[in-house]
Amino acid sequence: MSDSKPAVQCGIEEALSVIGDRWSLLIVRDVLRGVNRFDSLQDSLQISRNILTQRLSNLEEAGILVKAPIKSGARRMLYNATPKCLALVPVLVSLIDWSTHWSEKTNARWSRVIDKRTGEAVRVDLVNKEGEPVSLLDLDLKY
Amino acid sequence: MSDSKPAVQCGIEEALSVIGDRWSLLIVRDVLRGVNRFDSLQDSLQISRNILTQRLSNLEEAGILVKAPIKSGARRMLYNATPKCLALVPVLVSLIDWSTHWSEKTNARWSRVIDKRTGEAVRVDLVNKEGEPVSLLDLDLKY
DNA sequence: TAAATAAGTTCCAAAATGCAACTTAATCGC
DNA sequence: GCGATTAAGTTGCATTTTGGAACTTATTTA
Repeated sequence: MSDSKPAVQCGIEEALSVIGDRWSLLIVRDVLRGVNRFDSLQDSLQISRNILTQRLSNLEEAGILVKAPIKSGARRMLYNATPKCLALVPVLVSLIDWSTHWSEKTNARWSRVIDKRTGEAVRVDLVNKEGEPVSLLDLDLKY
Repeated sequence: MSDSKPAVQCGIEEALSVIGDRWSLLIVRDVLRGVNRFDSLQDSLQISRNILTQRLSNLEEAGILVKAPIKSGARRMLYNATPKCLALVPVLVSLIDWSTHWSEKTNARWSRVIDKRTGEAVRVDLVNKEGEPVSLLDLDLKY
């Protein structure tokens, strides 16, 4: 009996093995903004239908989305975000932050994640156990 | 003259168009932990050499890595992180955080990003403009 | 100065992705 | 209630991307 895959070595690899393809995070983004039907996802993303089928079923299997009929017994489906999906928001926000600061294509009309209570954009901060900000220059990657 | 690619609609797409494949973020992780030679990257990642060549040149072109000979005129190369690369740390940390909380495979030996001054693991926080924490439940994705 | 090494490149095989047409059942309009 | 439309896929094939192993070329090292 030989291992089919080498053991995952770190959380980055582990996460990427689930959402590290060209489509999954975009599907997550769309579902979180309420695009939660097969055809509307296809329209929004311009993804090919068979790949969308595959990705949705991967995300469901990973516990990131749940599929349910619009009402019991119906054929129309809704894909909804689980808490595990919502927990990906910091990943999305850190990607948005990075593009905002470092892409020459940055556009003010781009989607942002906002605090409903204030309407203000939310960002991501690196902090220590106590919640105090940590500078990028003080970091080290331990393996 | 027709557009070769549809315009990018959001920072998430923009970021993923640069680092959204199965290898780029792992290369970034490795370079940040000091794995910065062609052969050591190949050993560490078990990536095929031609793909590694491609990815490194994409990352260089994107301003994420810089390639330089070990000493001037030499053939041995070093791939080094730019500030734009270092700015990806919050993305890496948010992925690590997500795996830590939501993967059943979580392993304490997995790599972490630590604060050099204290040796403590660093995490990512969602905050508003004032740096105050914002709950996942108060968020909205605006498009 | 011969042997080993680093950094690729090349060629081919395999896998993933994309496209368009087709299927099937549910739902809508009348 | 019934025919037309729609939603959610599936299927088959073409294209693109990835992977693997051997080869190249210049550079170090012994």
